[in-house]
Amino acid sequence: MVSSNRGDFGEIIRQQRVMMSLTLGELAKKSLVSASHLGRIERGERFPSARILRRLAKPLDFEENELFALAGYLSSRSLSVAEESPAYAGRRLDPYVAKVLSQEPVEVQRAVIGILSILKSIATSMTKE
Amino acid sequence: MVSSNRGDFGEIIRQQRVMMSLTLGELAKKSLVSASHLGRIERGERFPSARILRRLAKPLDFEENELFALAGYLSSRSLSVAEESPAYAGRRLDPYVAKVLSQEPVEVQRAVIGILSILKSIATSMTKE
DNA sequence: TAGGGATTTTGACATTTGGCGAAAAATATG
DNA sequence: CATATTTTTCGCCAAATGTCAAAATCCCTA
Repeated sequence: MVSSNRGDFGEIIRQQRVMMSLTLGELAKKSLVSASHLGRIERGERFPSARILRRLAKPLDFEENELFALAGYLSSRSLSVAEESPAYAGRRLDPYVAKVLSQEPVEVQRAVIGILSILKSIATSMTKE
Repeated sequence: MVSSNRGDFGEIIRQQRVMMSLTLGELAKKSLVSASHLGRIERGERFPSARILRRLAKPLDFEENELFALAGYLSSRSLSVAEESPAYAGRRLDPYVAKVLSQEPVEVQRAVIGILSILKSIATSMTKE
């Protein structure tokens, strides 16, 4: 899992921006990166240079090296979050997912799991018919 | 782009290469970066992208982080990788939640985060009224 | 449903990056 | 010295980045 897919990276950025309830324009202002460029990055048409990446870290509440690792610029070995997520049953928890969830109170985290189980049962019953 | 560090950076690279007694050609081979490009980087005519920088780290016996910091891509604060505390905004990821989620494929994990952000925006709009 | 502001996307363009091959400069070797 | 051989620098080109302005979309409310 050296370099995550570049398309995925844009998705992560967009999700994080939405999570912080920022518009492209607002993020542009905070990060000093043009909104149009940000938009292209989010939908995977452009890939941010290290310079741009660094400007994005703070407004999006990422550690710099975290963001660099997500972008595939740094090997995730140098990322603290990666170590922190243990591998259960052969699978592993995505570092970004871990980060986002851990920002929520535990009740919310549990609720998310509840919703997931509901969705799974819905999906199961749908494929049966 | 007259960042005085940039010229210095090339010097550092050159010094390190000489230190390892490598020619441009040899370093090019080891790093998979063309010798001409390396030459320009060393004398400050070009500035290496993160991709190139990463290829240079190992042959020149630098830590990736270190090299990125030298290039000004990472603030030197990020160099101290001693931060093994996850502690995102003072919160932790519930172990049970981590366990359940990590049993799902990453796409599903990401989707869960997406749903969470939707719910948060719903909650926000509800409290507004 | 039309108008108007905010937000996002697209088009056009300048700048930078990086590779290839040849010229130039060093460095050996006879 | 003369000349191979290696090493560095230069010229040129293709691809990627990033910005500004205009166009398209979305979201309201009258």
